[in-house]
Amino acid sequence: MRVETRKQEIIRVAATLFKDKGYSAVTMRDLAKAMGIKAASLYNHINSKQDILKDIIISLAEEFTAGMATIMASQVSSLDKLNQIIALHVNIAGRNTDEMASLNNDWMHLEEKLEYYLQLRENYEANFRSIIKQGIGTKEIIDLDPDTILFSILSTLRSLYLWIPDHEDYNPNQFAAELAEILLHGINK
Amino acid sequence: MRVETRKQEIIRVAATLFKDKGYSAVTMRDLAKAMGIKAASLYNHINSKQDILKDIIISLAEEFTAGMATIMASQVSSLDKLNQIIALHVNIAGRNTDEMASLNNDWMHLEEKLEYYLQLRENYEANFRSIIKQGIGTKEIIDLDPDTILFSILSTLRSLYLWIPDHEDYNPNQFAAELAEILLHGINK
DNA sequence: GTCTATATTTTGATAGAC
DNA sequence: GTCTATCAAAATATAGAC
Repeated sequence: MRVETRKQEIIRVAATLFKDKGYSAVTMRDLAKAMGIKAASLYNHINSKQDILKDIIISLAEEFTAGMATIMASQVSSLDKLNQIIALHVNIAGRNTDEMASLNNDWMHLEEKLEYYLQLRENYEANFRSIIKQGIGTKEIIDLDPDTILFSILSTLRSLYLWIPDHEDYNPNQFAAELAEILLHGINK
Repeated sequence: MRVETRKQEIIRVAATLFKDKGYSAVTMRDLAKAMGIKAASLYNHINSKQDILKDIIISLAEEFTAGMATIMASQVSSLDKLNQIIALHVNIAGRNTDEMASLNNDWMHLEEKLEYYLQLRENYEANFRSIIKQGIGTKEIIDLDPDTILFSILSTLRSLYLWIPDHEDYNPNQFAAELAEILLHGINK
């Protein structure tokens, strides 16, 4: 069975603090206090504050990249691909609400891994955009600016980490379906 | 004609820095360098770093509150009220792209004015939610969870400050109309 | 209105004992 | 694995000269 190492515990607790105040406003002493130890003791498990941020963000970004690769390879309609993307975000955000805050709000504080992160994000958005364009081509999607459509959907998906913790009783599959209904078919009756 | 005071200039420049790195990661020395003066000189115009953040956020939050009050008072359908809300966000975000970043990402660093800000936000969302519920009641809006609908639309509107600077050639009215099409009527053809 | 100089706190991180 | 003690740098802010 999976046992959480001390390092993993530190990263998990750090993510909860980063979510509330952001990376820059959380001190190593804050993190130590939340762990019930002294700040110096943290360094027996992690190399630096920066390394914690890197672990949180890069692992999540790579999970999104892997999920998108699977979706791109699937032989389904553009609309079904968008449904899969929505489910991907609901799934990952549901399992990593705290970490998603860092991915969304603190990526600019990455140092060595900043370029790599930006590459992953650019690639992800390019794939997303190509699906929308294909959908417009096949007349599955209305012929509006693909960037505006991408922006609108992605903005909502990126905010999922804020919605999910306030609705612990939600069913991920049902929620993803409801969200797809709103995002793809609109709210006007 | 309107002349910008030194204090207003400092707040404006601070907002551009806050947008890129967040309130906590911007130092008074960063701000001074961007202004072309020494950090100590800033204090001849402003009381504290915190006061700058307060000025940025509270004035914006009050502008949204005032806009919502006008919309609530108008005698139009729920769908038209939603259209007005979308236009309100496009309008304010278009004129305050940098400041919107602080409103969205740094409100938790407010000190004395935090409670007041939270009140304004809670009130704004309550009004927004009541419009959605009314629209569901009059069958203008599909009968899905009002909170999910609110979350979806508001997430996109809150991200407008990121979209607008990359599309300087956009026409606010046309963009608001296109956004309303996507948000209210969906993208599925 | 801006400067130099400085006070005071806080920060990330290391050394070495236990 | 955690502690105490400590360092060096960086932070917000003030005092007083010009």
